Amino acid sequence: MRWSRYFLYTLKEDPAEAQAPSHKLLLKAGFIKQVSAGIYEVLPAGWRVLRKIENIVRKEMDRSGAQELLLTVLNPAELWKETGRWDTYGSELFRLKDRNGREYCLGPTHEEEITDLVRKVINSYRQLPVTLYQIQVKFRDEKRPRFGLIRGREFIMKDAYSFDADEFSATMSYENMKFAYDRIFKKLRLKVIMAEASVGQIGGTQSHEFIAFTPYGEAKVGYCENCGYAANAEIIPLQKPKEEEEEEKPMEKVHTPKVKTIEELSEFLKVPPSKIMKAVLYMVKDSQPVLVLIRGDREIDENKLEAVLGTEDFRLATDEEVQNLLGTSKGFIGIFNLPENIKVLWDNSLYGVKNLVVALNQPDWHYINVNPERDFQYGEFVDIAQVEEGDPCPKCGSPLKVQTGLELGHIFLLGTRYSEPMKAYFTDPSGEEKPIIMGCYGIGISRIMAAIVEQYHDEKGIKWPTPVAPFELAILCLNMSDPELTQTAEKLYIEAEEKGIEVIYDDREESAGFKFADADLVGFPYRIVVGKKVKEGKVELQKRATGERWDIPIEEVIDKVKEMIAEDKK
RNA sequence: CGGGGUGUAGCUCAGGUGGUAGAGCGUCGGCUUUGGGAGCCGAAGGUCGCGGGUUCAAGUCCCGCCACCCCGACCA
Repeated sequence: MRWSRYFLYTLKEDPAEAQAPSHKLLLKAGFIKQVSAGIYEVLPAGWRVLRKIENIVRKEMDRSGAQELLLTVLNPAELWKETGRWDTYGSELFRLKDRNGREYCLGPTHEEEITDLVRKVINSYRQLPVTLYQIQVKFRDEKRPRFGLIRGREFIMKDAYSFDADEFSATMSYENMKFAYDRIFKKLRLKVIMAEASVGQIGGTQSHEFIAFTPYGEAKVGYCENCGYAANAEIIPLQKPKEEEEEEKPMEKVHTPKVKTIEELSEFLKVPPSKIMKAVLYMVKDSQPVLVLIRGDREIDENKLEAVLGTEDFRLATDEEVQNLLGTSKGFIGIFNLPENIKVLWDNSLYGVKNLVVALNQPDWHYINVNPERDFQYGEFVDIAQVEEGDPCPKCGSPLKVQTGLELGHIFLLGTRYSEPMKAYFTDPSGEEKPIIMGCYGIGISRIMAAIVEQYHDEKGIKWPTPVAPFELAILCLNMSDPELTQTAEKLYIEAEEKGIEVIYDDREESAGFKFADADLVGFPYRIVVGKKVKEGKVELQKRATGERWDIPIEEVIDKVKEMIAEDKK
């Protein structure tokens, strides 16, 4: 490809709307263009990358025995009504009507459709197991699209679905997919951790997430370097700590005017936050008040709280509700003089803390040196604290590491969550009708492009790993008005093409510095610089990943690059 | 959905107290230059997000709407 003819235009300045490095660089280097919030066009160079990612995924899926097909974007509402998700999926579903008023949605995921397809085709255990997959555009009307390709409303995803006759076979399919995922992320050169995850809205019995560490992710992962345990932080259990051994001091009432936050209180009373009881009032289903108590240095994990409450329909109480129910204001909620109808949950972190600071349920007053048994009785203990760095590993007790990351893949052992309501049954060898056991396996293809940039970039631009680079080699002719240079560059370009290298030849009438900067930004893994050294029969070969440079005789350089590329792709 | 912010040239931005719209970069033409986003000369390019209002006069003041970005909750 000649760059002078190629639809690849870079930006000189950082795009104002982008924050995340991947978002910024993909826009700046001309890979994507924004059309609307969370909706992007993928330009030729970007599409080359995306197709390479797709093909790596496709190859490994095929290798695992899965079969590719293509489902639809436009899904009829009836299928979604069968599983109840037409109502429960909520406003994230893009809904529309056809000219006859029939309802459809733009598929955000395809469990319903695939189950419908399979039930129409499969009747017998002889047809099982089977795993089907597709690579397809999906639509989700996200509450908050952000960070470019990281969370879009329209995006490309690979989704696979397994169908098995029994639990054991289903588990085999699931494990098989785990291995395929492992191979995929290795080939993509992504550093990814597999973490146990909650099954969430999709439902099912087992689930794992594949998470790439980057600060721009939505997932928080806790992992143990000692035993290898890793899980989404929201499902990592935290036990009661050991009882503190501390002399109990006499309880005292202290005037704390306008001291509302834990921080202020800690400062005011010269007491560490871990000695303060934090009390937060929630309203469940808009009506049932639940008081959540947790140690002052801890945060509530609302995902854990949801699990404890058994509903997602809860929210923080408003100032008025706190006033009406407790006769106090936020910041002065405590455990004394509570009305009868309030449910109280104690987080494990509060167990055994001595000489606590507790609010009175009366503005501007706190008690200090409050002690269990002597001054109050514990209530129901639950686990609702956010996991933090250094918390004990639930498997081996070693301190956990906690990092944020981007969820690139998510696999679920679904069981009969979809096959049962949709009546996807088969007949087993004894003639009995049974629901098919399903699994589903997603990989965010467009998101992977962003994740790779997150993990492979520097201040100058992107550093594509060779297997996913838009071009493997760029040839830069530094002076287009010097025939000796253009002829050499031309010759090398043709040789590279003939030898099967994906090459872009920068034949634009631009200055040397301009071409260097562009090549760095776009991120080609290898670069041949055709410049002054041509007089000595040499050109310079540069490797983007490491910055290494070599002067190589013109006749040898293409073979040399070819070798290096082959090595990278192994 | 709650909170904050921004919308002026292709891009990044400037335009006190209202008075005919600017810069840098990019683009086009010309000359010069060619190993890290070159220099000089010239030119083109704008319903100032949209609608309404106040005013002799609105990019600027008022009201409404829209779009986009950021934080939070939620999600791949």
